[in-house]
This record gives sequence, C-alpha cells and structure tokens, in this order.
Amino acid sequence: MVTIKDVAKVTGVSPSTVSRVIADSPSISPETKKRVRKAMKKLGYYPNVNARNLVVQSSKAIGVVMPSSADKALQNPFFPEVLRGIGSVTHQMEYSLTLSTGQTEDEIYSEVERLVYGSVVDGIILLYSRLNDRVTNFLLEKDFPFVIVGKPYENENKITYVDNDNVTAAKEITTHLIEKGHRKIAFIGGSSDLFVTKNRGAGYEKALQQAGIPTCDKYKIHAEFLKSGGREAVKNLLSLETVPTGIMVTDDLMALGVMSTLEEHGVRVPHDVSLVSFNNLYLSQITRPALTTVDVQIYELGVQSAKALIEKTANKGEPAKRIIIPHQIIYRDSVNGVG
Amino acid sequence: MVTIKDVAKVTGVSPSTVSRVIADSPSISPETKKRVRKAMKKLGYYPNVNARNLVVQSSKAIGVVMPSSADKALQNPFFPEVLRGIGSVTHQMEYSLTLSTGQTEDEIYSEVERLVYGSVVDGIILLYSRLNDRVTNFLLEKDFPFVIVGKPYENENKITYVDNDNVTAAKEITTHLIEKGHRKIAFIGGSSDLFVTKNRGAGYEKALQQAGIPTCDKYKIHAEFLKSGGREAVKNLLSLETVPTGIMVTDDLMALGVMSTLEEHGVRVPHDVSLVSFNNLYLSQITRPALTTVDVQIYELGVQSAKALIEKTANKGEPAKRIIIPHQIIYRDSVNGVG
DNA sequence: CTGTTAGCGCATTCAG
DNA sequence: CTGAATGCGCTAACAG
Repeated sequence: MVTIKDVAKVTGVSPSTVSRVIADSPSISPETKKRVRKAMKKLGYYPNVNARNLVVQSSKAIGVVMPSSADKALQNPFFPEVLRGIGSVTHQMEYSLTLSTGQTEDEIYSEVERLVYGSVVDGIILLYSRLNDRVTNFLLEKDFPFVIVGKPYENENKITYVDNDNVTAAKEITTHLIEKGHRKIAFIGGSSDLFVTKNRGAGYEKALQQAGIPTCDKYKIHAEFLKSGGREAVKNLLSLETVPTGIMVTDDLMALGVMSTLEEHGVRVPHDVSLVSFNNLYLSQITRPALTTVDVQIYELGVQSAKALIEKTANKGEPAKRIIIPHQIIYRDSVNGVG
Repeated sequence: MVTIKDVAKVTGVSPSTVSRVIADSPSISPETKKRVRKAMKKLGYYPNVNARNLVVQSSKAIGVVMPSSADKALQNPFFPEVLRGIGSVTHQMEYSLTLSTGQTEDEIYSEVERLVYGSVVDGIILLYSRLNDRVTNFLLEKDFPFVIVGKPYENENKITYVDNDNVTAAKEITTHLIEKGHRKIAFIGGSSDLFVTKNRGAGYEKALQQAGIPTCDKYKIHAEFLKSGGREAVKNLLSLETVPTGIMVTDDLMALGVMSTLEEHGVRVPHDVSLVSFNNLYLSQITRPALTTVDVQIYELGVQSAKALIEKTANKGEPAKRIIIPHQIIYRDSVNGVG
C-alpha cells in the first residue's frame, strides 16, 4: 500500500504537505501542488479511507436500512429503484452506501446499533415508516442524523423525511375513477401499519366524501402482501351483494395480483371493473391491461433523501425538513367509463 | 465517544487488556474479563470500527456491485432478493455490506477503484457477468478477492463464482414442453451479452436436438429488456408462417410482458401457446395464468456468494471455486398439452 | 496473566 | 508557504 509518506519522500516534501494537497488547501503553492499530484499519480496513491475517517471522526458513508425482510414485500421493485436514486448521489459525493437488511426487527436494530456506535456511517436512511419503531426511537434519542423515506408516524416535526403527498395523490386517482362514472369504489391496501397505506386510504375517502359518495367499510380492505397479492381481498369484494366497479390498489405489484384474481373469477378489467394503483413500476406498463397508476418518482425519492441526509450530516443542527416529491397520474388501460 | 481507555481506567487495567477482552483472548483471567465486560456495558462502550480496521488492515465489509443501471433491468426483483441473501450472512458475520450502483460502466469502475484502493471493502461480489468487463479484469489483475454471481465469460478457472446449472435447467424445462407434445418451441432471451442468456439458450437447443427437433433461427430471439419486455420479439414470432406453440423466456418479468403481448394479439396462454420461464419471482405466482418457471433460488445464490467471498478474504490463496445452486421446476398453469 | 511500547495512515495544531 | 509534532482508537509484539 502506497501511503502519504511515500509520495512525500518522492516529492521531497513532508507528509503534512501532501495531506494539504489532498485537501486542496489554498496555502500550498501551485508549484508544489503540481509536483505532489504528479507523484501521487505515478505511485498510484489512493487515500486510505479508514485512516482518514479515524482522524476526522466521520465515515463518508450513509446507511440504508430496508424493512424487515421476513415477508415477500422486499421483492417489490420499489427498492432497487430507491437504491439507484440514493446511489447516484452517494457516488457523486464520493460517499459509500452501506446497506442493512435484516430478517427480524431485532436483527435490524442490532445492525443499526453497530452502524451508529461503531461510526460505520454518518447518517441513516430508513426505507420504511412504522409505528413505535425501535430503530426510529433509537436514532431520535441519540440525535443521530437520519431521514425517512415515507412519512413518520410520530415526531413529524423533529424528523426529516421525503415523501409524496399520498393523500392528495390517492384523492386524485380516486376522483379520476369517479369522473369516469364509478360510484362503487373499493380500496385494497397493503399492511395497515404502514403509513403509506393509511395516507392513501385517507385520500380515497376524501375523494368519495367530496363526491358525496358514502364510504362503506366493506369496501375498504387491507391485505397482507404475503397473501398472493390480495387474493383474499378480492374474493371478499366479489362476494358482496353489490360488487364494486372500481378498485384502487396501493401498489402495482399487488394490483397485478388483484387483476389476476379478478379475471380468474371471470371479472374482466377494465370491462367489468376498473383498476388503478400506485408506483408506476416498470411492470405496470407490461401488464394486460396496462395499469393506470400514479407515478411517485421512486428514483427521485431516493435522490432527495440522500441529498437531505448528507446535508444534515455535514451540517448538524440543520432543522428537520419535509420534502414532498410531486406525483403524476399515468393514464393507461385499466380504467373504463361506466354508466 | 467512550473508548477503550475509558473502560480501562474505570476497570483499573490497561487498554491492551481491554482490547484482549474484546477479542476474547484466552490469556485473560475470567475474573478480569467479567469486570471489564461489566464496565463496557456500564459505560456503553462500542468498538470504533475505523480504528480497528486501520490497524488490522481490513474493513470487515464487502462490496456488492450491481449491473449498470442505465436500463430498467434493475427493476427486476431479482436484486433485492440476492441482496437479502448476501445481507443475511454479512449480518451474521458482522460484516458491512457496501452497495455500489452506477449508471454507466465508468461510474461503476471508478467506484470499484475507490472501494479497492481506499480499503473500503475486503472483497467484492459482482452481480453480473459481462464479456470484457473492465471491473472484472481490474479485480483479477489486482488479485483482489471477488466472486461473481453468474458465470464468468473468461478465466473461468481463476474466478470463484456461484451460479445455477443454467444449461441443464433450460434443457429440462424445454424438455417439459416437448414432453407435453410441443415441437414448435421458441426462445426469447434477454440481452445477448449476458452469459445467462447464452447458457439458457444452449440448454434450449440441447433439448430440441435430443428430441430430434430441428432448431430454427427465427425461433430464437433476443429482446432487450427495455423494450417492454419483448413486445417486438412476440410480434416477430406471431408473424411467422408457423407460429410456435411453446415459448421459453429467460426471465419471469419478461415472460409477463410476453404474455401480455401474446394475449393482446388474441393468442391465449396456455390455450394457444404454452409459456415457461425462469426465476420463480414472487410475481410469477400472481400472474394469470401463474407461470411454470424454474426456481433458481435467488436468495441462496446470495448466501453462497457471500459465504464464499468472506472465506476467500479471510483466507487468501483459497483456490477459485465453482458453486452450483440446485434449481427446481415449479409447475403451474402456463403450459398445456398439445396434439 | 497483564502492562508498556509502538504504530496503522492521516489531518491538524503550532512553529517557523 | 511548509515542516515537526501530536493524536484519532485500537491491536500487536515484547516484556515481565
């Protein structure tokens, strides 16, 4: 390994000078800078990250923690996409991206402890938002920089987060259904302890209320992602006396499952029931029919969260921010007019 | 930050003793071990990873590099799944997982340089295998520990890799089609410079040959993932004078696209054409019809690659290994008998 | 069984 | 503008 000393020796300067050149300190003559840089290149010098981190007490790394992977939810293409977004800025800023996956909540918690106490990362991005989350509380208590992708359940004003305006988005897409003449509209959401689910549910209800359509408990269903993307949910819906003509699903992947189940029961989309969902995953354009869905700009969620976090680590005391990524409805073929 | 010195002071021993306790050195009396441990807990001591890494010249971290993310291929749920597998062992071994995403090949290359030269990671897992890959060559030349998930194009005996027996798997599933009476069987593969595509294509041909079915160039199509999962490919196939009755697709997600396009053209699966594919992604069971596909045990690919890599970093000079993960055909509803 | 010494590679005082 | 000295937190000989 070639160190700062080696290039110092070759150049005939002191190690500290080399260090200053690396930092591009203004108090070094352009002359020597050039010489030192040339030597660095020639010797193939590369700064040792650990040594540097040790002295500056920072790691130039951010941790990303995924939701507990006990379930299949992780197979959602949502994740690679946020990671791409995050990765694009970490790369650009020359940060490392440390990923933390864990089967159980305990595993995740202990890993986060290691990341924080061991000075492995300077900040953390949480890819989920759960009620009474130990990790969130831990981070908050330690006053460790972190941002949530999604909306925090509690301490909303203390936490920096980046999210979509999910209630508005949900309201808009539900309204789209209403404008197409639908009045019997159901809601199929994922795990009810995810805040997204809640928000999108709220938007759905808002739209109905605004249109003067009474909400109906039987039309609002929470399906665990695990269960074949809402197979049960659909069966319930179809067994009702008045079957809905429109369904809003909170995720494209789940919508795919819903659609399959629907058609299995001889219900055709969009002919018999219209379907809308969220995320605009790649797969939503290759399903048949292609899904009308709201593009939440997953990549951008990642980009902004990383930027916000890095800013926060660089500048502690930065106040908590709330970053809302705009959404957009992508109209495709899963919705029909009715009446 | 509470350091080793602090707990030394409190316990009335020297820092080195504390260090030995951390390493659980046998040459420390159980007596003092207990005392030291108690003090550590009381003070909330946590080892500083950077300091430790600096002296032992290792980072207890492995890097995972994703394929260049210019295209949508990354939206394949394959990736979160391998990551989960890798993460499970890194967690268990108390390693960190550093993820490297990059839009372009250059970005990836420079990032890998940083990881290697900067001693950021002890080893690297490559989540792709490409011909004449700069990164692979770099790693090979530097003699830096790495393993490939998939099969290397060159230097196969110098590189540790974990893969499925893709040609056999492809042969088996194609044979399944043949046994069901199909003789006009097409192949739709992804990007042709991916080795998987090649191998699965070879298996496909092998099966045909063995059954005495002549292969036909027009039946073998490579579709870029980007293009709506093979829309073009399907159109080509359907415009042939003798339309195939069976299609093997190299990936579930692409198969979904193929299926949609097929049905758009009024061709029903499996009634008119049977479809088989690869990966057994979650989505393959919620499509309609559910896909007959080969389960390649993505999670296990991750686990084994991480294990192999860590072993290799711990024990340089470890010979290159070849780890084959068994596959299994999952029979579902996308295949019909014919004749 | 334990303490002392030295040093990992680098950034940062403080002198000059 | 540059060099010498010091220390980040920890491990690893070398002594005892």
